[in-house]
Amino acid sequence: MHSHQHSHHRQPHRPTKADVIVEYRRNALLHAAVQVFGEHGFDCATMEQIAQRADVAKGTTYLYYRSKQSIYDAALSHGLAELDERTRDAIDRAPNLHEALPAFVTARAQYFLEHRDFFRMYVAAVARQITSTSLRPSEFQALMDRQIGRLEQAISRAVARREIRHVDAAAAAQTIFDLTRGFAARAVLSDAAFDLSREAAFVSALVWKGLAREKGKGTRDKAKGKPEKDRRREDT
Amino acid sequence: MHSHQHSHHRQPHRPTKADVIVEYRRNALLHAAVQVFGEHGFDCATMEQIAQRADVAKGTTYLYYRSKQSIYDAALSHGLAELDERTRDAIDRAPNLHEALPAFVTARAQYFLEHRDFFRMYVAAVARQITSTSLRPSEFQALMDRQIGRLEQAISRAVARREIRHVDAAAAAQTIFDLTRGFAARAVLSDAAFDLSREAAFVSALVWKGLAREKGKGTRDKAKGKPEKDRRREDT
Amino acid sequence: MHSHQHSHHRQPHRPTKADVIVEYRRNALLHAAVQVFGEHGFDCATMEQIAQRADVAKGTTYLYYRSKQSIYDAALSHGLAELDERTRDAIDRAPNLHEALPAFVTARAQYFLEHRDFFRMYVAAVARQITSTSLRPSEFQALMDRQIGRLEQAISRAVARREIRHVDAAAAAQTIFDLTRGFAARAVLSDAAFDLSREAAFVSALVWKGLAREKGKGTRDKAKGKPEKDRRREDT
Amino acid sequence: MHSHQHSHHRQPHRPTKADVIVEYRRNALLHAAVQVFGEHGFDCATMEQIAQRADVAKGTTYLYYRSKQSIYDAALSHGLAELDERTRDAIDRAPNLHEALPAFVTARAQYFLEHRDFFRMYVAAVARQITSTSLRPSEFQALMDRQIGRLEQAISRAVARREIRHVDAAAAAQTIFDLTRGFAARAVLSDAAFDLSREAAFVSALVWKGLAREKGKGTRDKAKGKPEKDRRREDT
DNA sequence: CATGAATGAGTTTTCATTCAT
DNA sequence: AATGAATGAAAACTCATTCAT
Repeated sequence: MHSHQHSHHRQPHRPTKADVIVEYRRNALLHAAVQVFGEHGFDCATMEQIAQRADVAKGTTYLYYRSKQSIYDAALSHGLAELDERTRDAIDRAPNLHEALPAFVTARAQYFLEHRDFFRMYVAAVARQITSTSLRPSEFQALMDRQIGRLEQAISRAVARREIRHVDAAAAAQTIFDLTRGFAARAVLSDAAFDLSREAAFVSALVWKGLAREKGKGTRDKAKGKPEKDRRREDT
Repeated sequence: MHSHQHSHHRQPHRPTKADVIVEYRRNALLHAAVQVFGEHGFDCATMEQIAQRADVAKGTTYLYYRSKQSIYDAALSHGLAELDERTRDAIDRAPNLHEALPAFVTARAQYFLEHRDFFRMYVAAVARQITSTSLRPSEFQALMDRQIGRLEQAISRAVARREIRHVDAAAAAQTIFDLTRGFAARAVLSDAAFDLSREAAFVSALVWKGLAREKGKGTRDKAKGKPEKDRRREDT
Repeated sequence: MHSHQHSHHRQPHRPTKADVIVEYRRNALLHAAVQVFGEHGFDCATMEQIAQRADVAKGTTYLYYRSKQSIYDAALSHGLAELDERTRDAIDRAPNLHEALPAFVTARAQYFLEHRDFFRMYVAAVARQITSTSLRPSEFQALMDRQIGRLEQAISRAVARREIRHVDAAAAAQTIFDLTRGFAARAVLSDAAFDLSREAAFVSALVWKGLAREKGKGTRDKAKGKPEKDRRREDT
Repeated sequence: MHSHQHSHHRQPHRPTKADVIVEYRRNALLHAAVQVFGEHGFDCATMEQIAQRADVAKGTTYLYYRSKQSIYDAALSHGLAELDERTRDAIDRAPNLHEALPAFVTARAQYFLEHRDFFRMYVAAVARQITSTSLRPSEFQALMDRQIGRLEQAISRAVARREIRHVDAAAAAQTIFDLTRGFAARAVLSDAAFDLSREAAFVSALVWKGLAREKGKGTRDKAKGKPEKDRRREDT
C-alpha cells in the first residue's frame, strides 16, 4: 500500500529524497484523515478539512489519494492493520485462553485509547457495514474477520486442550468481540476516569467463567456429544 | 413529545377530525423516516425520499417536523420507546435473572428483527454518539440509559437475592447490553438463516455462567465484602 | 420532447397553470442555453450563466434539465428540428430543383441569421462531430442526415426527371450542404451588410450550372450508363 | 514566429548545440500539441497530456510556450503554414483554373488526410472563429485569408483570361473554400474507404461547370456588363 | 535547463428549507 | 393544510500555472 509509483524503476531499498517527502505527505494526510473522519464521519468530513489539518492545499490531497473514498479506505485499513497486529501479539503471547482473554480485551482497548479518532472511524465503519443495505463483502469485513478468526482459533485450541468447556468457537469469538467493542467504547468515551485494567479484568472474568468447564463434571461434557459441535455459522 | 401544537386549545380527550389526520400524518412520516434513515443513514437520506414514502409532498414534511434533524430524532425516539417497552416487559415478567437474561436478549433481538430499518438507525445512532465529538447528552443517551438501568436493577436484585455472585451491577449491565447489540446485529444481518432461540440461549448461558455464584462457595462471597460494591461508574 | 411529466394523468389538451409555467421555464432555459452555449461553447459555458440569463437560480436549472449535457442536447435538438422544418418546407414547396436550390440555401441561411446563437452551437456541434475521436452516431448526426437526405431526394428526382445531368445524388447533396454551411457562416458573421438574396443567387447559380445537363448532348448522357449510379457512400 | 528568445544574442546562422535541442523540444511539443488538441479539443486537452506525449515534464512545457493558449496558437499556425505552402504550390503549378481546381481540392484534402489531428484542430478553430463573439481578427483569420486569397487570384486571372465566365472572384473563392473543407471532412472521417481522386474529380467538375463560360455565348457575357463586377465583399 | 509537487480558482451537482398559490 | 417550484450554500474534484530543487 505504501509502495510508490515513482520508485518502480529503482532498487526497492534505496528511497530517494522524493520518496521520503512523498511518504511524509501520505502519512500526514492519513493522520489528518483519521482525525477528520473520526470527528465528523465520512459524509460530513470535507476534503478541505483534511487538507488543512495536513497543512496542504485542497488539490494536493488528490496527488496522494484518488478520491475521498480512497483516503477514507486507506485511513481505515491503516488503523485496522495496526490494530490487528496488536491483537495478534496479545493472543500469541498468551500461554492459554485464561490469559489470552484479558490480553485481547486490554490490547484492543489500549489501542483504541491511544487512537481515539481511529476508534470513532472504526465504530462508524462497523455501523456502516450494518447500515448499508448493499453489503459488499469489502476489505473491511475481511480485516475484521481476520481478527475475529484469531480469537476463534484461540478458543478452539482451548476447547481442544480442555481448558474450557465445549463451545461453538465462532459464536464465542463473535460474542467476545462484540463485548470488547462495547467495552472499548466506554473506555474511549469516559474521559480518563476509566480504570482500564480493572474493567478489563471484570469483562475477562465474566467471559472466562462463562466459558469455564463446569466444576466437577470432568470429561463427561465431551462424552455427551453435545450438538453444539455441529453448529454452522454463516452470519457475519 | 407526542403532544401536539394544534390541539392545545381543546380538551385533551376529544380529538377532532383534524387531530386524527394530523396524528395519521405524523405517523406516516415517522415510519417513512425510519425506513429511509435506516436504508441510507442520516446524511444520505433526503427529505424528498421520506416525503415520497409517506405519500406527501416535500413541503408537507415541514408542517409536521421542523427539520430533517427533528424528524430523525422523533423516529429514533419512537423506536427506542417501543424497544424500551419490550425490554421492560421482558425483564418484569421474568421471576429471576436466570430467566430474565434470555428474555432480555431475545426480546430485543426480536424487536430488531421485526424492525430492521429501525435497527440500522439505532446502530448508526450509537456510532454517532461515539463519533460526534460534540456530545450533547441528548435524549438518545437518556433513553439508552433507561434501558440499561432496567437490566442493572434486575442484576442488583439478583445479587441481593444471592441468585448470582456479587458483581458490579452497572458494569455487568453495560456488558450484557453491548453483547446483546452484537448478537442482534448478527441476527439482523443473517438473512433468515438465523436460529434466534438457539443463539439467544448460547449468549444467555455464557452470561449466566459468567455471573453465577461459584459452586460450593456458599455465602462466603458476600461475607468477604468485595470492594466492587464501591465502584462508581461515571462513564456513558 | 415537450410533453411533461406532471400532465400524464390529465387530458393532453387542457394544460394546467402549472404546465404553463413549466413550459415557460423550460423555454426560457432553452433559449438561455442557446445563447450561452453559442457564445462560449459547451466547455466554457457554465450553468450559472445559463441560469442567470434565464433569470432563475442555479439550482432551478436542474429542475428542468438533468445535467449540463442534457440541456445542451435539448437546445441543439430544438434548433435542429426547427431548421429541419424550414428546410423541408423550402424543398417541398419548390416545383423543381432549379427553384429548390436557392430556396434551400436561402431558407437555411435565413434561419441561421434569425438565430445566430443557435448557428454558433450548430457549427461547434459539427466541429465536435469531427473532432471527437469517439464518434457516437448520436442523435445529432441523425438529424443532420435527415436534412441532407431531403436534398438528396430532391436531386434524385431532378435526375430522374432529367432536369439535371446524371450525378451521384448523395455526393451532390453533401457538397451543397457543405457549401450552404459556409455560405451561412459568412451571412452570420458579416454584421448585416450582407445581401442574402444576391449571395444565395450566386451560390445557387454556381451549383445549378454545375449540375446542369450539358447543352446539346440530349439524352446520350443517361444512355451511356455512367458508373456513377453505383457509387456507395458510407462517409458522414 | 520561429525565432527564439534564447538565441537573440547570437548570430542567426550558427546554431549552437543548445539551439538545436531547443528547436527539437519546441518541435516535439508542437507535434504533441497537435495530437492532443486534435483529439480532445482546446478545453478538454490538458498540458499534462501534451507534456507526456512530448516526453517532457509538465513544467518544461512552460519553458517553451508561455501558456496553453500560446502552444495552441503555435500548433495551429504551424499546420496552417504548411497547408498554405501546399495550397500555393498546387495553384502555382497549374497552368489554368481548370487544372488548378482539382489540384487545390486534392492538395488540401491530401494534407488533411496526412495530418488528421491537425485537421481536427483546424475544424475546431474555424468553429471557434465563428463561435467566439469576441472576434479578434487573429492571426488565424489572416492565414485563412491568405489561402483564400490565392484561390481568388487564380479565379481572377481565369476571368481575365476568359477561361471562365465573369464571376465575383472573392465569392467564388470563398465558396470553393467552404466546399473543399466539407469535402476534406468526409475524406478524413471515412476510414480509408474514400476514393480521394474520384471525389475530388466530382467536386472539381461541379465547380468547373458552375464557373464555365456558357456554351456558344462567346464574349457576350462580358459585354453585357453584369452588375457582379461591382460587388464588394467585406464579410469575413 | 528540467522537473513535478503544490496551489487554489472554478465548475457541476445536490438538497434542506422556504413560500406563494 | 398541502403543495412543489425556487433557492443557494456547500462539496468533490480538475488543471493551468508557478517555483524550489
